[in-house]
Amino acid sequence: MLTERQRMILNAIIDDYIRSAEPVGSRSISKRSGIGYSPATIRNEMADLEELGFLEQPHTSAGRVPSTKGYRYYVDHLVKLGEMNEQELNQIRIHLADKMNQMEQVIQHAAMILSSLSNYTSIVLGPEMLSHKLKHFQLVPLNEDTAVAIIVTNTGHVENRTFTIPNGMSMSEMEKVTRILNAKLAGVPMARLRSRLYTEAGQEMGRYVSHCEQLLESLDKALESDNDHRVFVSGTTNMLTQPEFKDVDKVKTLLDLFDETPTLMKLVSSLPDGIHVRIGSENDHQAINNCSLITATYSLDGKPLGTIGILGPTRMEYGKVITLLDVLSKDMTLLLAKWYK
Amino acid sequence: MLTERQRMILNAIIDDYIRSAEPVGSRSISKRSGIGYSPATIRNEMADLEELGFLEQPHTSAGRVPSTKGYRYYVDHLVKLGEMNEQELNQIRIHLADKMNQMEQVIQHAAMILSSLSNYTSIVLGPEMLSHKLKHFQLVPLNEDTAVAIIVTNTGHVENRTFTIPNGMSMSEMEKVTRILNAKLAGVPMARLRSRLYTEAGQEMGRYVSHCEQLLESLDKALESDNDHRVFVSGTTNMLTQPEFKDVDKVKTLLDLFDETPTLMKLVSSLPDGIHVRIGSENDHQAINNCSLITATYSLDGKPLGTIGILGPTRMEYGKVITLLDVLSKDMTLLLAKWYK
DNA sequence: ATTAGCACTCGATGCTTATGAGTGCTAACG
DNA sequence: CGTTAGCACTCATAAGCATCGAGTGCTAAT
Repeated sequence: MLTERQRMILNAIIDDYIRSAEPVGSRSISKRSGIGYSPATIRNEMADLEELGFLEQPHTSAGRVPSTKGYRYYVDHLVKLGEMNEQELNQIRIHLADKMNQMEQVIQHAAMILSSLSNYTSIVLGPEMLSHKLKHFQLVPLNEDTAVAIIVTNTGHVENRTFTIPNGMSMSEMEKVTRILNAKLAGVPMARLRSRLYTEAGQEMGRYVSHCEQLLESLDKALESDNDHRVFVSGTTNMLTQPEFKDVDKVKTLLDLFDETPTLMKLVSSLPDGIHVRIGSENDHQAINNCSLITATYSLDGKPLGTIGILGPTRMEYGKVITLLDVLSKDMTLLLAKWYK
Repeated sequence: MLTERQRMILNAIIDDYIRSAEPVGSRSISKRSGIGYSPATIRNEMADLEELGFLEQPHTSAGRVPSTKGYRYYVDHLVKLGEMNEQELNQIRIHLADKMNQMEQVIQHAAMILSSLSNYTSIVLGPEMLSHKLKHFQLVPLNEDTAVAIIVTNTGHVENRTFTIPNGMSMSEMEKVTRILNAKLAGVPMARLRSRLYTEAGQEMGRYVSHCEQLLESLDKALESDNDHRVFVSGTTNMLTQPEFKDVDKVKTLLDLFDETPTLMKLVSSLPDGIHVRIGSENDHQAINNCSLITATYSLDGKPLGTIGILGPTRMEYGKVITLLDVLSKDMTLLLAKWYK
């Protein structure tokens, strides 16, 4: 579809633009080492590339700027994957290794590592809680009428809810309930916890404990708000240093998006296994139409668990970021495999 | 110090400026109802007020702008406290009452209420964990070599840490440890937890449990990172709608500050009981030198527990915000009193 | 004591005019 | 025939300049 020379020129233009954020002219490409053509030749090729939709011109008499299609071609065929230097690799390893024995922490640190190494904004999606299994259940009474229900999953995640104790329930009964629930529900996936609560544990408890129904109801209600707050965003202010965000209104739109967890989750979670790049207008959400989102998945037992992603301007250092995501997602996968060996 | 007329004029100027964010001229003040003087008279008074340091002039032929000293006088002597309408009051009551039986949630919701009702940024400081008392302690083994330690305080706060199990420790020993720790440490303030771990529980455990020292060491290490993450910031993007933040650099400085929890805590926590207003340059931190920070404390048993605050541009609706903070802090105090009756 | 009148200041607005980086086209060149 | 030098053309940006007007300070009249 493109001649070798066109590919070379397109590549040069995009590299230039990524560095400078300014429309690229024929002269500056011509002067590059490795390109043996005069500005006039470059101009002709540029005109062709524009006709084909790979480049755009902000206005006549300005240089060219890559279009979404241009970036797409660049990412699919031209980009040179970056190499990570020792220092960066170490930074990843150290951060991930450092007493990281809880999934929660791994996820959070991943977000930090990504944003600090890339200087863009990172969005990290933790694994779906629903697939985790109940490890331990505990009721802790705080005073006469309230108690905390604590749930520990096999991944080390601890969830807790406060709820109201049914009138007239005694301490010893609470302990009994804790015992029964643990016996009956250990190993049950979180997704089925609420239904099992009634079927398995319900009748057993009914025999030994008074006010059983009220308690179950309270518990059920406490469990229903499954605020699966598994999205971590880091490095939001990195975006503000990008010239494409020198306008406060754009900044606000973007930051407001970061606060909207559900939308953010939809944005990141929709992709299947592996590394994916969504460029500019390829993104659904209006607020990031001049951004690119690169995502990778980490997995356990071959099944993708969650997603790590980097959001930057379309004019993003694709090579570097892709490598970074690749390395980190693999490291995370390894770490999880070791941890759940 | 100021004549009645000067006070009236100063008041009018500040009110005007708060509304418009533009330097205020003599003419617009003169035209106000309630002011029976010509622009010339106003001008003379304005010149005097400037001489006294209450007003400033951006440049010769511009109107006047309140100085820090001006705002200070306004807040101390002139401001009319706002009245909250039924709807706003309801919003507070509903949000706070809604199954709010856990301190954590109260704090977080307070931040949301403040920012949404004021349209500024709210900073809320939770109570110092150190004064809470241990209610329950639980060790939950996840696999052969790791376990989660869970701590529940009397306030319903749940803290959890993952740590490594000493080699060769058995399940039943873990349970024994849990029992001993609960018996020995229940009711101990979090501040003394670590030292008591050795003195009280240590010897007792030594008798019944093997590998006691390693376990204690692990636990101690897990407890030392007392990430007292008690600051909640809400409505950060509200700032971006203020005309004083149309410059991205200022936005970045501010947002970066919001990410620096320790600095933020210092900023908010330094104040004693009651409502306090810190205006512009009165603030220590450079990033908020053109902001005002208004804070109030909520308490339990007469002792201040934490702080709620609103940060806005110096050109802030002081009356409204002060009332809001006053109402909310009192509501929180009441709620806590009821909850720990 | 107040105010009308007036000259003055100075940022903001709008207009015109360079400037120059960049283009497209054509004709010459190897 | 692909490449390139040359040149006219475009157009965003910056610079210069006159104008406008909101606002001031001062003085003299009320």
